Amino acid sequence: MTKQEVQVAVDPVLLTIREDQLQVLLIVRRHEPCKGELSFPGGFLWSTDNDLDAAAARKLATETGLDTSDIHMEQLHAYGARDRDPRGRVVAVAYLAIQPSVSDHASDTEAGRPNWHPVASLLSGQVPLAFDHRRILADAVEAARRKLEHTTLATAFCPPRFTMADLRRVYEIVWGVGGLDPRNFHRKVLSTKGFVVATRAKRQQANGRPATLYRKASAQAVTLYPPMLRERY
Amino acid sequence: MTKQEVQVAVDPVLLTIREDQLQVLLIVRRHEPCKGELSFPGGFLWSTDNDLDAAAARKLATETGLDTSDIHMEQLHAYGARDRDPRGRVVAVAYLAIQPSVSDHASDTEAGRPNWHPVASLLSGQVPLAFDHRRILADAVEAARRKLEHTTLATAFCPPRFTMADLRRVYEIVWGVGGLDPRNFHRKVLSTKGFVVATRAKRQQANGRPATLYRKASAQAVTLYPPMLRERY
DNA sequence: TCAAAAGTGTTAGTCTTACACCCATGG
DNA sequence: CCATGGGTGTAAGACTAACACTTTTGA
Repeated sequence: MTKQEVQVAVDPVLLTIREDQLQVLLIVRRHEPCKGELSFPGGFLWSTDNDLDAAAARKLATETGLDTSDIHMEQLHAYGARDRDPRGRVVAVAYLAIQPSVSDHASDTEAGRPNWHPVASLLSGQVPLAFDHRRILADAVEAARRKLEHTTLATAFCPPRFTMADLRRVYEIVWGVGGLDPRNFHRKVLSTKGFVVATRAKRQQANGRPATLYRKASAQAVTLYPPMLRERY
Repeated sequence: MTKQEVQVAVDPVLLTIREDQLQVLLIVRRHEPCKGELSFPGGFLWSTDNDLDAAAARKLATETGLDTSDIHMEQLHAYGARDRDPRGRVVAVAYLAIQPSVSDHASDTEAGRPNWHPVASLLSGQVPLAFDHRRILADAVEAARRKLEHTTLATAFCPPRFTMADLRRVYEIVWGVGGLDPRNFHRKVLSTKGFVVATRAKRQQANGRPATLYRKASAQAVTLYPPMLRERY
């Protein structure tokens, strides 16, 4: 019945697209509690962190060694259920983080290092996640899906130069749907100011006409009106 | 450079419509820091609180004596800047809370009790608010405005029985606009399933045809598609 | 010349907007 | 019967969805 000493943790949910799947970066916990289970590369707030955003960026950088400069980050939700951590009261502030997909990499599956995991298999519930991280992951994925409808966030999943087909694949993979009409999608994206900018370069693939390469417009997370339609409610 | 003992506060931003204005419930702080300034009726997380939502509801109930059962509450954002509270590291979790407008009340302006304040004058910056509460208020109001576009949240501002004109006034007051077309608004609301349900009762005002009374549909916060349009971006 | 992917044009249908018009009530 | 606000009908324009069609390349 008294006010309580609390720990505050930041938990970045880092999503990317790899191997044509939505994947999330997880570490294997090396200490109790939940030792051996998968969790986000998060950690506790430090006195040197200027704010929560800085803490999340710091954790992501130190735990993963990634360059956070081209990672999109935004706060999602705070979780503070009494029993969510056996060590005591821990309030976790979850962040949605998005890493551009990188085409060139061998699968660097090192033990003890953070690794990418397909979101679909984690959410279906086979693999156990630490604490309430499955719930947080589900919320983060749903937030990303909604944001794709209403903002230009999809470009955060794309490398510096990308084609319309690349961008369309982001929508299809994150939403888990197939068959967005390439022609209507193309028009819709170009008609939204502040979404993408055409470059003079083209990319040639195995077959077909070369595709124009685009880059994200400078302003991030522009509101889409009308929204990109996912389905009818 | 070490992890830190932190206090977690919950800060409910309770909005309502009074006197044809968007108003927020604030208390006068009785202790340092920021003694004498206005703040949300928040407080620290207790060990007995099952989660953050419960803590916010408890605070609202004990600080204000209001019946929280018909108050809509949802989490907004966590604020954790290092210097936001001089006592030490305090992470505040802000809640958007909405109280139905009550038509019958004398203005109970008691000293030391929570009081309603027009949001417009607070945001314009004349009156000082404690800590970063002006920023939090601005974020809460913007969140409420966005939610009105995309969800049926507007009914949370309405008493159990209300007319279309009442609901339309909610949009006009919260958005700070005038002149939504009553006829198109009427059709739009009725065409959205899960928004309002007509009752058999009517309400007669001074002039004109009696208006049908509606009640909120059972499901709260249904997504509006297409959204209620605020303006073109 | 063919297959394949990029990109444009077009048409039917839906939703928004603006406004004419009817309905129901008190004075 | 008139003023006032509630509520319905409707036509012009905007946007979506579906798809025929043209363009540009490698093989």
